[in-house]
Amino acid sequence: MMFGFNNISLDKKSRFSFPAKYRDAFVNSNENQIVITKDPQYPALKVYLGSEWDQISTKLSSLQGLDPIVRNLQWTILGNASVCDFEPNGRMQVLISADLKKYAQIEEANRICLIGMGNKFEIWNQENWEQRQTGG
Amino acid sequence: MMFGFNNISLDKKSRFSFPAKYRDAFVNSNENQIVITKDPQYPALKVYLGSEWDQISTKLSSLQGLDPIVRNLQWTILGNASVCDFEPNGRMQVLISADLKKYAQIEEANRICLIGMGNKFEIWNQENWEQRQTGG
DNA sequence: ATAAAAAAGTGTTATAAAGTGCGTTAAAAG
DNA sequence: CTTTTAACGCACTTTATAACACTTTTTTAT
Repeated sequence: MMFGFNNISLDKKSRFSFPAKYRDAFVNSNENQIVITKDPQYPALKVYLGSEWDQISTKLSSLQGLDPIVRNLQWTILGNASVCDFEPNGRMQVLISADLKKYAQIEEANRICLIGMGNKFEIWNQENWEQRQTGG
Repeated sequence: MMFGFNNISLDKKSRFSFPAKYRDAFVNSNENQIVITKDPQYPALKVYLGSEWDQISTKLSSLQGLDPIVRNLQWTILGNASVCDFEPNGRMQVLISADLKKYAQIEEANRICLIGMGNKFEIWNQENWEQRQTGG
């Protein structure tokens, strides 16, 4: 399980590294892929481990796409998912695509907030995160 | 499984290439055909792998054509399907016919949105896609 | 019906942009 | 002080796209 707040930097190519404190968790769960996608509720991103993503995406794909609400969720979550190869024993670096940056309003920023939520992470623009925390 | 948003260009002859990140998925599933057809609900196109298409089209063909709703679906989906040869190890290029372009309102545009939805893709005109995403 | 012209489709190459890998420096932790 | 981690910079590789040349099909005119 991975918890906690981290303020980390993006490099010029929009990559970031997961903090080293999460290494053991990644190694133990034997992950070699990370999936980043849009949060359907907020201007933020969700980061799933590959195995979690397989479950979520399978479930969501199987829902009836004729229902417009379902179709919208599929578009948002599946249609924006970016699958990244990931080396738990290496630098644990991943790239955030231009589209996802835009959605999370971190286009300009070279810093992001990475929030460990147990079995997934969230990525926020710093101001947005602070506003949420102060109930703003 | 193939996910994610891609803004890609059509060349002057209305061809596009699938992004290289999907190559492994195509090679592994051993596909050498792609089928493009109309989305029955929206002004968009659906792109199926050959093997998926075989299943879908078989199922749809077998439905009772006396029901007008079914008949309409058959016309839309089967009657507009464009089967393209496809080389997963090559350029992964396919052509979009004039009819399908018209249906998806991408006649003028030289850019399209290609949305990976797991086992299929959708193709959208950029403005239409953005409107859908923002609930417009 | 035939030849010429136009359009549609296919394949190749060149180049700029995007993405990747890795070494170095700076900062933080033990 | 030593070790670990995070950030940065640079070189290299891959990818996307536009431009071009060629072939096939369709249309037009005689």
